[in-house]
Amino acid sequence: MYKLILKENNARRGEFVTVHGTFQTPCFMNVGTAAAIKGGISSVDLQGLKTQVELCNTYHLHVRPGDNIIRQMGGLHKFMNWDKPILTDSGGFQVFSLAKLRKIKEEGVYFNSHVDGRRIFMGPEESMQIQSNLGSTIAMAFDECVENPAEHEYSRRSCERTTRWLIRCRQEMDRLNSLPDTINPHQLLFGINQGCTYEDLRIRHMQEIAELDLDGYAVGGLAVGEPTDVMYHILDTVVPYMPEHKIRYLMGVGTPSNLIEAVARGIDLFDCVMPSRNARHATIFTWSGIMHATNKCYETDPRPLDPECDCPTCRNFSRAYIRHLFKADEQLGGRLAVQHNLYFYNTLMERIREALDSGTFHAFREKYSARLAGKAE
RNA sequence: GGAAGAGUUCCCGAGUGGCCAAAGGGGGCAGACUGUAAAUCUGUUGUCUCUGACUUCGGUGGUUCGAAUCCACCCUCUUCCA
Repeated sequence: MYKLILKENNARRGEFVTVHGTFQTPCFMNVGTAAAIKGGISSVDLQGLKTQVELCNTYHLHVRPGDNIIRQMGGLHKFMNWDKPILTDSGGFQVFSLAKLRKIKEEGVYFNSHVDGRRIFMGPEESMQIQSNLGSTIAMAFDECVENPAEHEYSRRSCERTTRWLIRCRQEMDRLNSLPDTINPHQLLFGINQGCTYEDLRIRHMQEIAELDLDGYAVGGLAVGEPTDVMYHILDTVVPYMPEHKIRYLMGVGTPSNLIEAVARGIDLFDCVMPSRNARHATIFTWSGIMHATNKCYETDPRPLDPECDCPTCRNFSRAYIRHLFKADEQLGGRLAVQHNLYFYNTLMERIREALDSGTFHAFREKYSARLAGKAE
């Protein structure tokens, strides 16, 4: 359940109460697609990184090890030893990202497994059943994430189908939650807004799904190739149609600057692979901007990655050492960098919340929105 | 002492007369990455007064309009025979 605490213009400070605990918003969820944060970060590590919510993926866990296995092991929380909230993505994004391996029909989507090529069918019911077996805190509706650019006509039909799928998702989830042996009978369901970059489709679709009184609402299908200002424009367009007293989730976004700008537009919840993926590729987010840890200028730099950071990595290791680890292909380099980037993102959200609490979010945005997108000193 | 083979741009290695500043790896340098088919991908990597010029393929000399490529001698290394 979402509780709106205060607003500064469109930006919202709130909290979300679940059976796995309460998390403060605005919040960035840390992505562990296959029940693990890539780069070698465990649930124990996350406790020192200010992680509030972990995100896992329905499709990936269905393919391997199999949601039945995870159910047998007592559910995802027990399986990966994480007792705080978990949001599972529905597999809808894989409809987009595995485009060459799938076929979309009214009943659902036929995939060829990216692991062994075997044919997999996933529709709204299957997605809900898998997420129920995983026992996540929050399940996402099974949607079609439309590519950009897409024809208006195709986007309209896709949106209509996504709405029909959402209704099926909700019916199936209600059924699953009422079964006697369900892992998490309080599993929540978020709906997903689509509509490509078309204002009329975005608004109409949002109005339709808002009527279903779901536990939360997400904006999907953004940051898939469109220019950033187009993404912001779509947010400006659709957010006014999102229910005021439901949590608002912008899926798959984004850069530190994107997060600040989206909070300013009324978004509460985020997830993105960027901090972890970029860290593994040696790109580091700092309070003065972005740096590449492998650059020659850090060869003998004794400073921590970010002098303003007190994460486990920055408390203990130098830029010179981390550059060396990357150069030497030591896995520790990626691990330390991921720890830092996740801590940075989680701290960024914390500071956004503090700014909202003290009524200084506007000033915070002015100070950091552009700076965090630039190159580090 | 004799025989055979080899020496290529930072490294490995392809190239046997012009389309070669020289394939392909590696390494170096730089960049990308947005609900993770990503510990991945891209660019670049002789010098310069840079749509051209110059220097480079163990050394020196030669053949040729033209040589990393052919010839002679020299140097170094590897293997085999004594």
